[in-house]
Amino acid sequence: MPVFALVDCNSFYCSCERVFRPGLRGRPVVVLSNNDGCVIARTPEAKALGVPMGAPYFQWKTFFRDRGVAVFSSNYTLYGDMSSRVMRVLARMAPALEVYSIDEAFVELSGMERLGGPEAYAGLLRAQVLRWTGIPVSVGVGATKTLAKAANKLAKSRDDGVFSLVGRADQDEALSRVDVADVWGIGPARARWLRSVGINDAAGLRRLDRATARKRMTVTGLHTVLELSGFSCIPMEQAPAPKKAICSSRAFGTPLTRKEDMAEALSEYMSRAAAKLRRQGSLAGLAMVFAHTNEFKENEPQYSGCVSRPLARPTADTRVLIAAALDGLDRLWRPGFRFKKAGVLLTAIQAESGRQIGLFEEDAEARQRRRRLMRTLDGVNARWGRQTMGFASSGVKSRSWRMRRDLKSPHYTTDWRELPLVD
DNA sequence: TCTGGGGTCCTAGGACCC
DNA sequence: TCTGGGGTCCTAGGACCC
Repeated sequence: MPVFALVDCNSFYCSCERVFRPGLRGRPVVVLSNNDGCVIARTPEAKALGVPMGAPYFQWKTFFRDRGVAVFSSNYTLYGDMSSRVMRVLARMAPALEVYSIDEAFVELSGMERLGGPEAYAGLLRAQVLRWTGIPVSVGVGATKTLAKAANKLAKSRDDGVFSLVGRADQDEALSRVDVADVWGIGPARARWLRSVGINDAAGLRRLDRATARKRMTVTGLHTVLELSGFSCIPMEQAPAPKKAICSSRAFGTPLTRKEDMAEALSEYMSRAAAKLRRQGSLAGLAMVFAHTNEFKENEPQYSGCVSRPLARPTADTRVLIAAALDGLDRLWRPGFRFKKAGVLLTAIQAESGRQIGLFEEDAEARQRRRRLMRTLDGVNARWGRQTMGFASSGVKSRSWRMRRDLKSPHYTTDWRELPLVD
């Protein structure tokens, strides 16, 4: 019998900020999205004040000030580094680890009987992560991934931060305390339908007739029902699968009206996407660019465009990809609009190794030179920071479209100049 | 002034093939 | 009443995840 645990960092982004600001313990903290747009992470204290997920900052600013809520711009460099520290602790302690997102991981806990059973071991994991990283986590244990997820929901409200559904007689009672909308795989649309037929919690969902589940919620919904019943349908993934699409997009700090600015923004987004593409050892066959105005402003003229450029041969060369993006921009651009957001998308992705060489391929030496140049670029930026070496088409200074991050904490763990100081 | 960003999977329907 | 019967590939859209 397999046993899965889901380890989930509590209010992860907020917890990262708290590690370096211990004075914020027990106080409400929120973290904002890019451009300080809306709330994307809240501590329980902030939730208790009634701050919803996605709350627009400009509407809540006064409330936060009056109630003493600590507010941070998102600092993904910090969160990414803290995440990898948490994952390293888990990898040391568990036989199999699947990093599921920046703040969650599945762990295989089969065969932990010697160590006092999965629940006791889950408690050990939790204590070790807290001691070595300062990040509090909750651990849910179950016979399937979906059950582990549900157990994790229940663990969140416990002081010891651990809950196991394995081998307990009152499993049905426990599952009846998990809202159906909180079940992994059940989004707003399915929750609405389930409630309309009188299913409101996880215990009810697992009693749903399987043919009906298949018909109304496709095979993925059927898997959810089976997993809740203890039949494992979703295995552990050992290595992360290479991405089939790579996207880089951003809302602008201020609306953008000049084509030169859009060209700079798209160049920079494409540089980032190309670096991601190379990091996973892939080539892209199709580049897309898109841009749109602010749909919230109903009295302004609206435009939304998307242009795709097939690449003559699959590539990961930033120069070629930027050229494709700028070429796409020529088709995409419409003067007289205030653009709010733009981005690039790379698709038709294939592995660089084992690639079919095309009939009109450049020679091996040219390919080598191309690869060496990109490797040097990536190497310099890995060593000295992401913005060290780039392309002139991305602009150099005073990029008016850059995003706003007025409340960002320092890069405590990834920049020598911003290390935390101890008095 | 001000409302995130980055993914995956499934299905239906159309184009095209023999 | 009835209009062949399979396939495959691609795309758009929807639903879901964090």
